[in-house]
Amino acid sequence: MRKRRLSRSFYARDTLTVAEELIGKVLVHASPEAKMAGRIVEVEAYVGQDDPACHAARGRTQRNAVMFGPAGYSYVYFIYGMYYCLNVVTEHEGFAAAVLIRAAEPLEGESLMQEYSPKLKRDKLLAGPGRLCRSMGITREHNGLDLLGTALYFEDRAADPTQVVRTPRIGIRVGTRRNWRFCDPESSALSRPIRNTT
DNA sequence: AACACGATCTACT
DNA sequence: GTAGATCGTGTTG
Repeated sequence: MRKRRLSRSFYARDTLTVAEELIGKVLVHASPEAKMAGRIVEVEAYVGQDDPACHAARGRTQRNAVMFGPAGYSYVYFIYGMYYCLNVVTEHEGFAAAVLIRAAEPLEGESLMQEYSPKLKRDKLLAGPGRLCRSMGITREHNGLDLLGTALYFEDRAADPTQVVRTPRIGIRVGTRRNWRFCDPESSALSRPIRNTT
């Protein structure tokens, strides 16, 4: 199977396009422990300061600074006192936008994922942004990494085209009218079902 | 210095 | 279905 790392130009585009095309791509974390990889099945777009649900909606802060930088970098934030969430920065420098990686299917390094999340079955290991980071060992140390580097990156392992459906975003109280959540409807590893996305 | 809350998840009823 | 965990961050005083 051919493996092609996603380039800077992939990320430096309209955020909704990047989000849709990330479905079916592969997230790789080459940690000192083991190489871990998962096929992405669910993402959400957060687009600029006019998107009320975007962390950058109220301007630049220390936390969201990387979102204002160039495309192709990781934005990892800490939430609810115990979880991390992984985003990829899109668009161009000065425009704050990113795609939240919400769920994936384990492809490599599943035994280490199981160690990080002992209570989860295979389908749930990467099903949710907090679980995904915990199971793949992604923490605040991974904030601001160049996705063209060696530790954290994305690949196209083009097999078959993936179908994509759109729904409202999850877990936010504003901006829910926009269908900016993108899912592979055939996946059994989604964070929530596609219908009834309360 | 103090405070309110969040792009979540788990356990329990 | 819902409450509780748990703390960094941004805002307010």
